[in-house]
Amino acid sequence: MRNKVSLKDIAQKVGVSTAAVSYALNKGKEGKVSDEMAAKIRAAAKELNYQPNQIAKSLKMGRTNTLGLILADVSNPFFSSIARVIEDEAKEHGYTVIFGSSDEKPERSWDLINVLLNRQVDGVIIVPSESSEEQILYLKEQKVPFVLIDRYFPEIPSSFVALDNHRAAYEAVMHLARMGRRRIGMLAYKTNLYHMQERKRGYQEALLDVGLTMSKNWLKEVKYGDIKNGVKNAIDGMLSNGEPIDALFFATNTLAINGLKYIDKLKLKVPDDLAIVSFDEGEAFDFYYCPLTYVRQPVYEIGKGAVQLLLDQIESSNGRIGQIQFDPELIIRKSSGA
Amino acid sequence: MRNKVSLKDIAQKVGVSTAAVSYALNKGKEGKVSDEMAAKIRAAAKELNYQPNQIAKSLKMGRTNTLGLILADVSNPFFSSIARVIEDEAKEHGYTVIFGSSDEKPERSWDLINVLLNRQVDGVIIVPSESSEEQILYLKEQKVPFVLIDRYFPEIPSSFVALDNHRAAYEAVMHLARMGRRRIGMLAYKTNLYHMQERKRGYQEALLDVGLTMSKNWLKEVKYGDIKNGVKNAIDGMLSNGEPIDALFFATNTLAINGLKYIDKLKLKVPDDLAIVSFDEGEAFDFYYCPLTYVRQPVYEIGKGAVQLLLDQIESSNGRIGQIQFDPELIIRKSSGA
DNA sequence: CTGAAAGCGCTTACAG
DNA sequence: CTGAAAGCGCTTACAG
Repeated sequence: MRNKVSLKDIAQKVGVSTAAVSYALNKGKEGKVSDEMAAKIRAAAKELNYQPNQIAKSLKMGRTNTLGLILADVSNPFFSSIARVIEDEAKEHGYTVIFGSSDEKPERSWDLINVLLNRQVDGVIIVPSESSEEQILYLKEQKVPFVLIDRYFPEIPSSFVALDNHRAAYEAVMHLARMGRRRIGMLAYKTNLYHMQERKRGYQEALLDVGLTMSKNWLKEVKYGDIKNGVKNAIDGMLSNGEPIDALFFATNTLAINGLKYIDKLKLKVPDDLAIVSFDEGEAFDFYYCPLTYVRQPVYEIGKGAVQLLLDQIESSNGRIGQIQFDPELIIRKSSGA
Repeated sequence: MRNKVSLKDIAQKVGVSTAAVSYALNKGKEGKVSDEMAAKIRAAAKELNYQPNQIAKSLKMGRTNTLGLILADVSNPFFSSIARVIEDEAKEHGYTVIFGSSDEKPERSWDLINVLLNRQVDGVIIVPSESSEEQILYLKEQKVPFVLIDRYFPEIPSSFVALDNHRAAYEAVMHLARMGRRRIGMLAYKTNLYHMQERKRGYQEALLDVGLTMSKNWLKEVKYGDIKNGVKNAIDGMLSNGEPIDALFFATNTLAINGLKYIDKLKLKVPDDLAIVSFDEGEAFDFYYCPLTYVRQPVYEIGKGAVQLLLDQIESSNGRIGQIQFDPELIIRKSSGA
């Protein structure tokens, strides 16, 4: 099959040792072999179309120049955009990326971690799923370089790059209050993950600061596994009873898409009947009749930051922790009633 | 760092050779070691939390259980959906996937191919970019198992899984004609890639069969690198002159998104002023005021088929070529004037 | 400046 | 049933 030509073949052809060939072909070992011999070797290598076997190199060197990437789901546009940035940034530094989707399931992410470590990735970038704390602790214990993105566990010191989610939600809700809304709802995921807790906290704090008392059914949570139905029931709940919401903050891209579809079905008009603020942009919103106000996340900076933090750890190998938290940016358009 | 424990450690602990450990830990070598010794070894392996080094295994075995995946762009929803299917299907068979985006640039895809081959992937799935024929020929020459998806080169016999693009376009245009449209335009990419040629051919053939003579500026092509402007100019061209189009067929997801935005800006009403048929579904269309008629591609089947064809080649290693062509499905909704 | 040798962590004929 | 040995394709002290 392929890759028939190895160092040995070149060595034989030129009549030197494989060591000499290795020296001649690798940068930084100039002194080890005479210039003319090096030229001869390089010529032979080119002639034979020599391609180094990275697997052998990796085994010897103890590093693979490979990064692992564990996302919640590659097919989600938010994550695939980040994946693209990470890919480009990694390539820039001579790294390749192996990816996998956890589907928000801790078992799957355990699986992926094991696969990636067995493949000796030099480090890993993870969007951690709920209840994956032990996995993160394991990585620390094993001294595997890693950085968390989008979410992290505040009680576990580690590198991460994330948004200031509390502030994001706080500002979103404050903005709605400033627009005159008094019954502001929030639709979130049912999860203990910190980013979601922070978004909920930001929502509640904003209501408090603005002197609004939250009704029990203004804040609803839906399960990741049952989005469509969950969203429908949640919104029904927010609209029933004595205090139907007049504004709704979506904690997530996907929640917004599903929620808006249902709101349209109910024939509610945005922003007149219901003011809206969403999380993240997305092609999906481009055709919505009312331009959406949303919390912008700096996807490019997140991906780039994650790779840099990771390479830093890998190359310094001193376990240095780096944490990047971005400020949210509220993009104000018509849907919030401005 | 990590992975401190190797076969040797277990061998020492139990007091046997590494060979015995290898036999005990690998399936299918039952006879090689006594049951009680095997049990002892497995217990020790568990106790030491032994994780096999796949790199070493790969070097020895000549296979890595890794698949390479070259997409045009992971952040494009069509491709990221396929990536997800491929990931899942590969995992199902014990394979891991390394991916990269070519950005439709042959240099980038050459790069990726070299990186992937140096990493000894067992095979590769490629969305080939324009002018990448020599790359495909190289893969054949090197006997690297590969399968092309979405596009292929008809003059180069190879495995692929794709849509019957001619038929897809033909049916889309026929449908528009049947809806009474007489001046049907098509917006395509400017590329020699076969899938696009076929879509154009299908368009032209349908017009012919239905007795419509195509005006020069009904079929427009835009460059991948200049989509936004290109789309604008193309549509302007189709609408000017004596014979403005009354229907438009978009050859691609992305073209449709950009085109529809511009059409909205022009205040043209779909389908009254302009009937529309697009390619592929996508969240982006969910909020469009007029439900779109589109050509559906079986993303799941494409991804799954590609992996199966590839594993078939890898495992049989007889260079068997497999070609899968799916029939398009036209999903008819309001935008085509039905 | 040059090469012989050891070794990265595995697997697998081969001989007992 | 068991183990010593070779080897996958590299790199790098080490001795000349």
